[in-house]
Amino acid sequence: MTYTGRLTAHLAQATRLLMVKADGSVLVHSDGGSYKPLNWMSPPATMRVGEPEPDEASAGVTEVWTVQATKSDDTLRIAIFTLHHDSAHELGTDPGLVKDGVESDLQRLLAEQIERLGDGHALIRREHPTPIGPVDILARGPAGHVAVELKRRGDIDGVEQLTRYLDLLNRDPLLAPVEGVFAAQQIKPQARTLAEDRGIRCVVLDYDEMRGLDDADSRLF
Amino acid sequence: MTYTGRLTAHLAQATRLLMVKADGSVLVHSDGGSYKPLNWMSPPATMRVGEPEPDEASAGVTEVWTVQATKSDDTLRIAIFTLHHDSAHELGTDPGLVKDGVESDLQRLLAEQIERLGDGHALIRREHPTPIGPVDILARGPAGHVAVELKRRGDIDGVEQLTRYLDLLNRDPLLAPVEGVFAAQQIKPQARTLAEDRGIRCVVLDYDEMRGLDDADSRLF
DNA sequence: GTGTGTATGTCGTCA
DNA sequence: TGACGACGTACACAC
Repeated sequence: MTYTGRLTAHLAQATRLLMVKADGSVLVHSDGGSYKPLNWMSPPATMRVGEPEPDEASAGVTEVWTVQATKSDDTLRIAIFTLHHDSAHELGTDPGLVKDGVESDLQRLLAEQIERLGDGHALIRREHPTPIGPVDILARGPAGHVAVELKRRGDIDGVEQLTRYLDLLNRDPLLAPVEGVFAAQQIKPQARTLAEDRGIRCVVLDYDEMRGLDDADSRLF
Repeated sequence: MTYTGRLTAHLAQATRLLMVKADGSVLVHSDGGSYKPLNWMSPPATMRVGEPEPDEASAGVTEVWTVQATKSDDTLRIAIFTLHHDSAHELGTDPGLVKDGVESDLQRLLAEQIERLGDGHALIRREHPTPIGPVDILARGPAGHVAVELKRRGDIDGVEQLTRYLDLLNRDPLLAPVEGVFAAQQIKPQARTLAEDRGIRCVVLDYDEMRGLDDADSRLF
């Protein structure tokens, strides 16, 4: 099996599970690893079943699947030796997945519980727009404004992002001085070091606790 | 179907493809989307098939799969209504995937063809270590040292990364002045603007051409 | 459509 | 084992 596209990848002969979806995408799974296939073709694509080359046929290949991406020239070529099992099913359209507990939930909760940043904080707005993107939360603090960058996992990238926002916001005489707060469920040591080096405060958030408070609040009304 | 773990996700009743791997991982696929399942459990995990609750049974549920992660308390619960098809196969161990054309290949090629940075460049080392991570390529240029950050796709993150390295390297009197070069197969306009604003040179690399040269070189020996 | 930020990211590597 | 960066990242959303 060979994939040619953004890179080139080869896969030796073995027993595998092949999945062909309605949109032409093809997945090649082994009996381990996580949900990621060993090799695949993203939709939209078209699959063609053809004859093997003579040398392949003599090596035991019975058929060859050629999967061609519609938009790019990415190609996946699968040589079939033995078909252990084959089964086709019509699944129909799928209702979507409903998620809960992603960054937007965290943002909503922190906006409601803005005092987690410290005493004397008041929410100004979520998703405060700037030319380089929205600041997650803008608040008024005891000594000026506060810009909050929110992440589930606080990584060095988030600190860089917040730094860019702060540079910009502090040029606005109506807002300056603006303090930075890096809030996340978990903050990596390197990110914390960088943040504190730049005078950015780090706040670790407990999602379960915040959600608990939120539920309690809801019950009051 | 419900997943409880880092987040909570619910999936309505529909016809789907369920895959259970040898390591206990479970994938729930619809007949579209890319290779990512709608919902899944990562290995290691254990699956248990049990009876539905009475209210579920009266709604038509025939069995309930409970998938429990071994290391965390992530849980995936799948209510089965109808089994359209069931098939089990032993796949055995899998030979690995062989890739070609990833960043390490690009790095090796650029190290060999360091003159692509311009005349008068000489390689010092790849993966030059610094306290904040390795510099992809360090070279001697016509006017001091040159630090190269290498990406397949040149994004703003890469420029930030290189900037951090340059700040650090230029504090070393043995190395300063260090010029920055941002080399990638493709450089996003925003990344280019930021880089040039910071005096970082941008170099676009043609992988196919570089590989061609490499093959030609190999053939000489 | 392109750019930007998130992800139950996943996956390798290296301390 | 945990941090860190790459990924054929994929994916949603704003402009």
